[in-house]
Amino acid sequence: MAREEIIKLIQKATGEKPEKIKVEQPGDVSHGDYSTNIALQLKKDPTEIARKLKSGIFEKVEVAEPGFINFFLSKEFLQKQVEGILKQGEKFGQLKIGKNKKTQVEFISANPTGPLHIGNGRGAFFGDTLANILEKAGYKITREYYINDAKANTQIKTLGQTALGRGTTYLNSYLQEKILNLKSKILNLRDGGEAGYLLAQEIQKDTKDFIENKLKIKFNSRVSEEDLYKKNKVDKIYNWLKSKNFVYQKEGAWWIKTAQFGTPPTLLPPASRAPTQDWVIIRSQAEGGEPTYLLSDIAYHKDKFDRGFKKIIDIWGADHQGHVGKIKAVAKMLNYKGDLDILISQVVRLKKGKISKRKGEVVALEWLIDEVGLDAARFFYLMKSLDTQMEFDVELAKEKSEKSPVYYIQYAHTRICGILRKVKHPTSNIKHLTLLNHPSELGLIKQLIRFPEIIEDTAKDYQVQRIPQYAIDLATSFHQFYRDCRVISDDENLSRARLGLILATQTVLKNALNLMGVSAPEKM
RNA sequence: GCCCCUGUAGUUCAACGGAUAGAACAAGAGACUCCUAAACUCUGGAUCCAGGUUCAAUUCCUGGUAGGGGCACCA
Repeated sequence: MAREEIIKLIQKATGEKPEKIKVEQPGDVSHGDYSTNIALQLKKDPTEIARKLKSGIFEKVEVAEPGFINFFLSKEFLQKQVEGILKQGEKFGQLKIGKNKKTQVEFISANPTGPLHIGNGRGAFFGDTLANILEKAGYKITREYYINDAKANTQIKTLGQTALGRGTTYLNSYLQEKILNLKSKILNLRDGGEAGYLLAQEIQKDTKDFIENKLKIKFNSRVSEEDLYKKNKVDKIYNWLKSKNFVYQKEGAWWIKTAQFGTPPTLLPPASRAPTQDWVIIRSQAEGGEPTYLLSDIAYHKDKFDRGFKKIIDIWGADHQGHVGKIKAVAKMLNYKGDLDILISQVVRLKKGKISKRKGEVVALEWLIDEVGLDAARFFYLMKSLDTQMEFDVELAKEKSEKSPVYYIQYAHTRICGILRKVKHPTSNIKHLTLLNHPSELGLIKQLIRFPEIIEDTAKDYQVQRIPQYAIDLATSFHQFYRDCRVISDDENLSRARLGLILATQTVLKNALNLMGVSAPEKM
């Protein structure tokens, strides 16, 4: 990795820690392939530092006002990278920064009261892709789905009431059919919790199928809330909290002392802010005397901690925003030493177009996938930061043409496959890479070597939208190369060299698309 | 009232405190005898407001303002 090398050199020249050294790629090529502001940061003479930065990987090192140091990579270095990529193949971009750390990504975890909606889709694709990226960065990943199916859960009880014909909450044609199928089993039940549980299992089966077959997301693990009750994990944590004096009784209910584990909001970055109040974990007798969602969720997180995860990422919908601080406080209370990152995905809406939707109507994710296809759906969701509320442009995503960035990227891959089909033994005898000298060839290589850097950055800050953007950039570089340089020509040596380059490009494109769960077609 | 997220081009979104704020779609112009034109080239167009910190602020801080979400003994 070029960036890694440069950071090492700077470290040697300045004695700074690698974390403090910023090496970035300037948007303007005249500012070099990479640049650093280290001299400005240290308030030192950039020329002085630049003099110490000597390496064969550079063609030149320049100092620019007001104190940047710009690096221009040498052709020889770039040409060599192609070889490296070909050698690594699918493993190109695989890093070790995760150090095999036991990590859990929990996502979707939708309430089993009906089919997934377009909001769930965001957490689904983001979570799956983030897990892919972290895996690529060297973390040991478990993908987990949590099912809120407890009989004591109010939503399950309400669902049960609907099943028993005592209410209409969540009712729609889908649910009606499910209830009809269960009629014989439900008939004798009096308790809403029992009926709701049964119905939730049925819904859950469908959702699981949908996720595996239509969304193509595979979970390693599923945890049921009801199961936590059955295994007495909820009781246990409650007794433990009681023994530690973390709970108290007030107005007939039991409260947990989250307030004292909160930190004044202004002292912490927004994501870590904790609540400054206490919350009910066991309802008063007047309210039924049952545990609240918070208590079972504490039990659930205790279970995660006990399973030895050193890094836990929870991806929740916007409606759970108020829950973040509570669980953060609980993690402190339970003295969890690993990283607990809770990510909130903001609301998803459909862009106003030809499709009109009645106000307040929930749009099914299945409808969207059927409408635009899985590749486009995944890509469009991933393009946007989790923090912004997004408008899904159905019309643009549906467009199976140059207008859609998904097809633009896939087309680059297809073009490569097209060229390779014309050659007898495309993968053998890759030689003469030193003939790659055209600006478009070198530009393409510069894009290729960014891939591991993109993985590293994204594994650190979870800004997954970087991946689709990178894929677009890479495709653009390839299309430019395709315009300027003919791969198959009379010059056999040059053809061999260019075949190597497009094979490397194919590898990286495929890797990038794989991360997003978007297919890389050979023909379009 | 309190808490969280977001205000960037006509639209949907990017930008690790850095240099001339990037893409895509839309608008306008060009270009094709040649490995798939689903490609390529060019043009116009933007940081909500007011302060502050900094050599440097779209980014950080304070105060406004606009939109969304959350403030349950729901999950």
